[in-house]
Amino acid sequence: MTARTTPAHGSTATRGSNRSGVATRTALVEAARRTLVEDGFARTSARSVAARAGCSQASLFYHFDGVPDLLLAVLDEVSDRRMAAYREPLLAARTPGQLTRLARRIAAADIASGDLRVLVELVAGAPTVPGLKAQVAERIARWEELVSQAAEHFIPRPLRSTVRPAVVAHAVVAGFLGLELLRDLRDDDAGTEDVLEDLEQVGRVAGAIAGGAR
Amino acid sequence: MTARTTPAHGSTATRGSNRSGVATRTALVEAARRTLVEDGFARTSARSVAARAGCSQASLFYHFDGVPDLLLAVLDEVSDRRMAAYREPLLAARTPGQLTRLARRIAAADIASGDLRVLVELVAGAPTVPGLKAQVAERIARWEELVSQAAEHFIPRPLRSTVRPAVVAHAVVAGFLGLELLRDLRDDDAGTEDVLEDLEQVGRVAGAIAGGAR
DNA sequence: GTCTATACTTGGATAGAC
DNA sequence: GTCTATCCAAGTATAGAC
Repeated sequence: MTARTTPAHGSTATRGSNRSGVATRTALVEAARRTLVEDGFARTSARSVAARAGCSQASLFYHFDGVPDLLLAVLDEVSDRRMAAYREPLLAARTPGQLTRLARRIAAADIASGDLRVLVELVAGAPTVPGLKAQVAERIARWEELVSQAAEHFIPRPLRSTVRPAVVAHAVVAGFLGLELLRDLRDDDAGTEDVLEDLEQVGRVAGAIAGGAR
Repeated sequence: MTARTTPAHGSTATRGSNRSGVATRTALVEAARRTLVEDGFARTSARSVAARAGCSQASLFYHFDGVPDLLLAVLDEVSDRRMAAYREPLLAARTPGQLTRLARRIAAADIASGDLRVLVELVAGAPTVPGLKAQVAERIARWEELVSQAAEHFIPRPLRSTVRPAVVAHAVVAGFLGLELLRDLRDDDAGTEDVLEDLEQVGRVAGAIAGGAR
C-alpha cells in the first residue's frame, strides 16, 4: 500500500506551449522542496505547492498519491543528491583537520541550498503523518551509516568499544539537525557558524597532534 | 499586543461540583502539554486540547488569547520547572565525571517526563506561528546561558578563545534537541541511551585524567 | 465561567469537461 | 494531462444563553 505513483507516459511529445507530464511532475517536486524550505512543513499544503508549481491541485493528485507521497519524492531527490556529493569525500578523509574542514564545507552547502532544512522539516513533521515516518527514518539511517564508516577511520581500535562509531554517527547527525533547528528559530546563522568554527579549530589541533598533518 | 490573558477572578469560591476558573485554566495547560507530547505540535488544536481538558473550546478562548498563547503558557511551565530543578546541580558540577552523570540524569528525566519533547515540538513548530517564535527563542537562550556558565568550569582559560563556552552551550542544546528529534522518528530510545552511555564513559575517563576525581 | 451553536477559513481529495 | 468546480473534514474564533 501507499505505493509511489508513477503514471505511464504514452507519448513523449512536449506538445506546443504545454509542458509534458514529466515536466509538471518535476515542477511539483521542486515547488514542494522550496515550500518546505521557505514556509515549513505545516504550510506545505497541496494548495500552496500547486500554486508555486504553476498548476492546479488536481495535477498534484494525478502525479502523486497525495501530499505525503510528494514529500517523499522531495526527500529522495535531496537525499540522493547529497549522498552522491558527500559519500566519496567523507570516506576519503584521513586527518581530523581534513574531516572538520569537510564537515564545515558540507554544513555550509547544506544550509545555503536548504537541503538541511528539508531534512529537519521532514524529520520533525513526519511523525504526525502515518506513512511518512518509516520512510524518513530509513533515509536518515543511510546517512548515519555513511558517517559511521567515516568515523571508523578516526577512532583507534582499542577505543571502539567505548566510543562506538555508530553512536558517534548518531550524535553527529543529531547535532546537525539540532543546529539547523535552532538556526531557524533565531534566523541568525551565527550560532551554527561559531560551532563549526570552534570545531574546526579543535580538529586542526587534533590533526597536528596526531602527527599525520598534510 | 498579544498580551497574555489573565482574567481577574472576582470570587475565589470553588462552588459545588463545578471547578473554579483557575482549575480549568490549569487543566488546559496540562492538557496542552500532554497533547504536545503525545500527538505533536501539528495535532495540538483548540479542539483536541479542550477535549483532553474536559471542557469546551470556548473556555480555551476565554482563558487564553488563542492557541499560541496557551502553548506559551505550557512553555513557561515546563521551562520554569526545569530551570528550578537543574540550575543548582549544573552550576555545582566540578569534574567531567560529575557533569556527564548529571547530563545523563537530566536527559533521562526530561525524556521520561516529556519536557524535552515539549521543547522540540515548540522549537520546530514555533517558526510558522508569528508571535511564538521570539518567545520560544528567549526561553532557549536562557537555557543556553545556564549551560554556558556550567561549561566555563570545564574549559581551561587558555582554551576559552578557541572553545568558547557560549558556543559549546549552543552545541549542547542543539545536541539535546537533535537527539530527541531523532528519538521520536524511530520511537526507540536506544540511540539516545547509547550516546549518553558513551559520553559518560568518556567523561569518566576525562575526570580521572584531570585528577580531581571524587 | 462555561456551555451550545454557528460563522468563517483552509486543506485534502475527487468528478467530469476539455 | 490538466483544468474548474465541488464536497467534506477540521481548525479558529465569536455570539449569546445560562
